[in-house]
Amino acid sequence: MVGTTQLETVPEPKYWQLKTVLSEALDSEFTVGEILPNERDLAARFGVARATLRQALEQLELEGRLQRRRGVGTTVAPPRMGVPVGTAQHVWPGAAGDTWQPVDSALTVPAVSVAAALETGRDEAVHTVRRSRVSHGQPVAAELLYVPVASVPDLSAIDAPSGAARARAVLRELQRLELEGQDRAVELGSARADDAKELDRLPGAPVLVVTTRFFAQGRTAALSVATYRADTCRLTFGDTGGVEIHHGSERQAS
Amino acid sequence: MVGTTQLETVPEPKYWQLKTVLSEALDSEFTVGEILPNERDLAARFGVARATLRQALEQLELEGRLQRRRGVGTTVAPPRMGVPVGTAQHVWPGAAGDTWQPVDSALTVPAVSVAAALETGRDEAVHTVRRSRVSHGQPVAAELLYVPVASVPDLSAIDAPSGAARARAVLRELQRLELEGQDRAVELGSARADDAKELDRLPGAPVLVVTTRFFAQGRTAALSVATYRADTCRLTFGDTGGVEIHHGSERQAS
DNA sequence: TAGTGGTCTAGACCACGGT
DNA sequence: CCGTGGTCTAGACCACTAT
Repeated sequence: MVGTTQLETVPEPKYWQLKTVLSEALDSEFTVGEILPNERDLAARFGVARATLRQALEQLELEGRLQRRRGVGTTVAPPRMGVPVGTAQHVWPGAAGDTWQPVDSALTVPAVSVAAALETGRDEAVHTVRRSRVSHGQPVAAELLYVPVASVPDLSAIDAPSGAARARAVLRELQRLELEGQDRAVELGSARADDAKELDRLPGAPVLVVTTRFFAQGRTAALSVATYRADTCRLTFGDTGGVEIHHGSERQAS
Repeated sequence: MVGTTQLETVPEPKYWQLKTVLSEALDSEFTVGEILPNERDLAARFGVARATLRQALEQLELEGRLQRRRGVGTTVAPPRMGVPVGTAQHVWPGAAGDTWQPVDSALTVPAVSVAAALETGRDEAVHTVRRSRVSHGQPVAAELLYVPVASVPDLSAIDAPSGAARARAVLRELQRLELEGQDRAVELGSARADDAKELDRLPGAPVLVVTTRFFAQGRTAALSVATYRADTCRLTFGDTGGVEIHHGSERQAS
């Protein structure tokens, strides 16, 4: 600071500088939904290899600033939508006000880790209900809900052996129990092939995994593993509607 | 399903298969903390280019299965630690039981988005307190706490112009207000250079950003932006201690 | 069919940590 | 100093979408 011109003692990686430059360009020169030039052109324009440019784009996509679709192009993403996952929204599955849509259901033996959380035997079958959640016309989450047979003893398998009808039946039976509490965790994961398909993303896409344990009758009565698109969603826990904060420099909408 | 041998109609990418193979190997043939062969050897062993192998390793690191350190090697990561962020832990900053350590503090003009959430003028300076959180001997989160001057009117800048002492002073003054409620959101982000340094990661590393708005006197009295290491942390919201669920196939410890 | 992003290769050099 | 992971290049081909 005393006359030294601050040589680039620690040169930042090119893709990092590139990301910064692009980020600023997105703020000032592009509008939501606009299509960027293709990767080969962009790389040429900045004088870097395509792989390097892609590293910058990946980062920006991870931060929810861009959306890339094969065969189409790269577009400027809208600000992340606030998705309520507070106790008021992530309710006892199937209850009134539930924002989830049942897809189908079957009786299967779950992964060991799931069995452990449910306190069932490791070869014991449980009801597995698939549900999906849509917000603002877009699929935002896919859920696997595990329900031990003991939680829905009166379920008659005759009415609907599988499919959405069966899923609704399981949820209906679940309502008979009184919810005593729940327990939630959030972590980063990557989309499995089936979830990716449902979320309209490629396998491996980053997702926020919300694991909820529902307690009733002093036991774990159900376990929900919900995977949310990490690129488009901001999970909100308050019940007031969500804070409008972003880490970008000038993204605050009017 | 009627005799067709299911040709590889949709061949999965190599890095995806590789990830699966490695994942299974980690479950069965490696123990936590063990060092993997270096990337060049691994790539040769699997007959792929190093870049392809790295794509698989990146995924596994994202899922918290591996830890890579430049100059050292790639090691098998322990299961993610459950980090409580429920209302019982993420309390009114500075209150008893607070798990955060004040680092330093200064009076600065925050980003526009922060100013908007605080409902302060866009050129108005606020107290910015840096704090860090350590769990199990490891840094897990870095926080920026923004406190409008109006929230701590009696703070005397004379005692400590900057540093940890000043940070403690701001938090002490904050205690005079009565917390009326809070509002929380979680989203995926990438570590800024300063956060990355504090978290012992490279810039751009995936982080879970927890934004909390604290209300008092009918206003937003403070805003906390906490960035947690996404690779090592599972954020738990219940107050019972955390669920032991992982997405890996056989990771459940005894 | 043309153009896009997604995957993959075989090299090279750099920055860092331990010796 | 050596070995590690991190960055970067200049190509190639593939899978998908829209026309």
